[in-house]
Amino acid sequence: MQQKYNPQVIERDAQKFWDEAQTFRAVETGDKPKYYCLSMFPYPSGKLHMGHVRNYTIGDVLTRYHRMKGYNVLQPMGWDAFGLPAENAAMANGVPPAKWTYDNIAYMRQQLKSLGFAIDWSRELATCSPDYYRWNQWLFLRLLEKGIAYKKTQVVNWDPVDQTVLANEQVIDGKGWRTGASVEKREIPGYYLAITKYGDELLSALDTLPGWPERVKAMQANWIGKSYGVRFAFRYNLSAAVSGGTNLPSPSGRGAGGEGRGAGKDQTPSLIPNPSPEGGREQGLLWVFTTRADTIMGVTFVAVAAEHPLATHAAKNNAKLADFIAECKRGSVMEADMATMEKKGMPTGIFVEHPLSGEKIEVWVGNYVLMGYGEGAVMAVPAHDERDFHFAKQYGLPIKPVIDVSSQTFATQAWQEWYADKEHGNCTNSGKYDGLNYAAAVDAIAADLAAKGLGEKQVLYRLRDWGVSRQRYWGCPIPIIHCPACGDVPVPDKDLPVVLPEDCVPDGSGNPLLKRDDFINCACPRCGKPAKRETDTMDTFVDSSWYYLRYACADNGSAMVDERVNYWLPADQYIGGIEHAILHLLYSRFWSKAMRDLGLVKLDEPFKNLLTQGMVLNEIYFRKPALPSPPTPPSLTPDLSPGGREETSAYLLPSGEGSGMREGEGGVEAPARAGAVAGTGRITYYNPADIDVTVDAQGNRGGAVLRADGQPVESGGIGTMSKSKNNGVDPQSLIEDYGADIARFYMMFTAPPEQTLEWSDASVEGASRFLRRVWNYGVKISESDNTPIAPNLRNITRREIHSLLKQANYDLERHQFNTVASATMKMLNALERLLGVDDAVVKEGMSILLRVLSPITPHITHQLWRDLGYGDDILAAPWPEPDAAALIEDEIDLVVQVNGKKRADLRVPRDADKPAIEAAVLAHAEVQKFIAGQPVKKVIIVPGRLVNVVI
RNA sequence: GGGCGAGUGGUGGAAUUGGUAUACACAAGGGACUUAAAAUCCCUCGGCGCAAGCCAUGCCGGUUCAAGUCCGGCCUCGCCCACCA
Repeated sequence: MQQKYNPQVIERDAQKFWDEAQTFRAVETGDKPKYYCLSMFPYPSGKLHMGHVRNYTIGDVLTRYHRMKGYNVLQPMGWDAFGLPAENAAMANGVPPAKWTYDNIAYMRQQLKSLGFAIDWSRELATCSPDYYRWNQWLFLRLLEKGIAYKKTQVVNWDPVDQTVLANEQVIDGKGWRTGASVEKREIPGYYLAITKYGDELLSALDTLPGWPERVKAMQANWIGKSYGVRFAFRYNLSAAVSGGTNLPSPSGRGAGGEGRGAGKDQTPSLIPNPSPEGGREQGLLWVFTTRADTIMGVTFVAVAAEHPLATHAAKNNAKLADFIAECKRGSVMEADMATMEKKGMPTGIFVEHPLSGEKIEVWVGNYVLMGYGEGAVMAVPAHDERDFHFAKQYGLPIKPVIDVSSQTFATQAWQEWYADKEHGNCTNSGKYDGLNYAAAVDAIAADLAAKGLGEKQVLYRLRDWGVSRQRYWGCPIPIIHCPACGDVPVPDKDLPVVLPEDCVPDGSGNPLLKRDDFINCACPRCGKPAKRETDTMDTFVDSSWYYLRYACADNGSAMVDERVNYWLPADQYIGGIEHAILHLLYSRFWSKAMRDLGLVKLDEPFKNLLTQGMVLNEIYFRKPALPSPPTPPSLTPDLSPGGREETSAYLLPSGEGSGMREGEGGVEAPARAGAVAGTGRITYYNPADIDVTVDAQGNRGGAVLRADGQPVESGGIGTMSKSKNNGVDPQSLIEDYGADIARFYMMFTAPPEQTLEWSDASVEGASRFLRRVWNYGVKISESDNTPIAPNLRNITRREIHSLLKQANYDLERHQFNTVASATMKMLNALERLLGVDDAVVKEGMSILLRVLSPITPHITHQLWRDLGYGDDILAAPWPEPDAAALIEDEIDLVVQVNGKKRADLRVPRDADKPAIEAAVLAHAEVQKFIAGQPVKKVIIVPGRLVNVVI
């Protein structure tokens, strides 16, 4: 065998071996249990980043481990290949997105292969391939037939930079999730998927996912936002207050087709007709939703959103109110300070009638009422709702307490926490409801409202339907044809796929498909007359909502899915970034449930276990501008804090995690994020590789200087690797300099998978040193060494190896790979303590070490396994299990404590009984010294572990 | 404002889930080999103390023979959600 560890040669040979033997080809046969190991597929941005390496190494460790444990394993790979970065690249370079994307895929595929992942490449897919997206289109048509997909015109979130519609989930703090640009409201027709119909199941089924992190489940539950309450109405009669009866439209939140807002209402079909446009001319019903129906007798006013029809109506004859409404609408995109924003409002002059007391109640426009949730109107109970309280104080509106919490006295001076407590109060001042607790009051009040036809209990969801139309070119065409005579006509199945022209070059002026007459012009499938094709494409989250199913049957040209899907799914392990906790994972869960209900798959949940890996971080170094810049003097801080807004937008950062379900940065600079540019304009960031840091004798870090000029730079702490901070490390150079095994070992050893991983060149050297030691030890064994080993040392070493193995197996099961790696280091330490190597214990120990190490560093272990004569293929070897007999010791060490402090060790026979141990402990000189004549109260013996003497 | 998570040496991180705190590494210091360097190997390495010993897992209490781990109350940091009625 080779004297020197040469990763490049070893890795090339091992990969060739696996390739030729088609080792990782997965088949659906045999009686082994299946194990489907899935990693979030990457966006082909140009080249791999460290987050990819980490993500896929975790997956590969699990894949190889389970394979050796005797599972029938599938680990596939594909490309999330539609999306905006390709269009941006096209604009920058004049290359069609298709060519850019396919080139990137080719390069990144080669990178993945050089890392030696045990991937079944025969199942590779790319979402931009017609073979793939035809099934997007096919399923879209099925969903259309079922009413799960539908078209409507709605006010949508419009990203002015990307020139496209965003789903609510894609708007973060009023800004586009990718561009950071302030989102505008626009009224645009588009297609929606009724994910709200699944709101209840998506929520309750979270309980069937014990293998998911609690954090992710909490985020999803929070997002679905189920709340129980009562929907009820206040009657009004406008003719009394307003002259000249006006046409009052119904609140736009209700109507045909399960629209976004409050769409979870589908769960509890309303018995009460909505206010119809016809009925709402002069007399009407003002609907509200409340979770605190028990406080209904404390209503002193009603607040409606600025966009509410009643507000619009009232503003017609009230210029000041109209101004106020306009102001609210302008300010509505403001973000975090919304919660703390001053409560503002104006009276409308409209009065409504309390449904139970008959009181006249004034309607106000309130800037704290959201049109997008519930009814866009709320009953205001200042005594028991904090916002209503502040609002009432501000405008001198009455505050009427109707909940009595014994031992507390209500006072209107300042808000108290207990005013909103529904657990400990009973109704008071509420007529017939006095004395009832929360649940009883809600029941009684809901019943009374229902009897009057003015209300009922309702379950409300925060979740909205998913708008999937995008005014983009590089995506899956929506299979609809617009016919002047027949309207919107679905493309017949036989004409699928609607193929996207691949030679367009976007120029930034809208969707280039609009200029492609050859694409647009077609015949109506229904009447045959000339018609126009839909040019909107699907949200790329559609592509990624089912790719994990297609891996099971990627070669099926005649159906979207087949029986093999039921064999492999659900995925036994899904691995990816936490940034997809809500969007991608919720959409995927919805999608598989929808496909289940179409009879296509037998699947309730697609991902049995979920592992969210941590981000890869690195130091940040920068220099401020020489002179303070007038416009943004102190604005450095937000940009530099690692936890600042910029840093947290994982979507943009290449180190973010494996799957760029949507990555802004990649081979091409994304459109500038407003925030990033404003703060960083004059700051120069330096790559940590070009920085020297001084370290004092205690190992404390000192100042940092730029190596090129020797001048100091400032430290910006630690943050995710990103282009904007210039602190990325290119995996390609890591692989070229050190090899795949060292890169993989470093990734696994440095931090547990779910935690962040701080980059350190020195630690990479450490990983390299260890693998060299493994190799050198292999060389030593192969050369044989007849130095005898003392028999007692052999037993100790063997016991040590097997107990390390036991721990490593435990840690593998709980996915704590850093301690698995350290166990292999300890094994080598133990073996190296033996002088000779020509020994059965060494041979056995090395075979265990190599097998435990092989999922992490498959190449070096493959080669050593063969060179040392263990066999042809380490992957075919069984996973090692600890030998129980080797773990047994004749004598064991007990820790001896006095009053809980360790004072001595005591060696006793393994089977010593308690009285014997106690006697031996009490006789021990150290123990005697601490007892010092005091009476012994108690002796606690933990078998095999420790003895505590209490005095 | 709500939810979740974290805080252990100079650093990354261990701790068999209530039982020897700081495993395994990195960095640092010392030494061996070498003409020298690299590589490799050996030693030291939480703090105070000459020592016996004492003090240390963000802070303050509690439960327990025994607490990094459990309970209560704070502090700090991170992430997610947020005028959600």
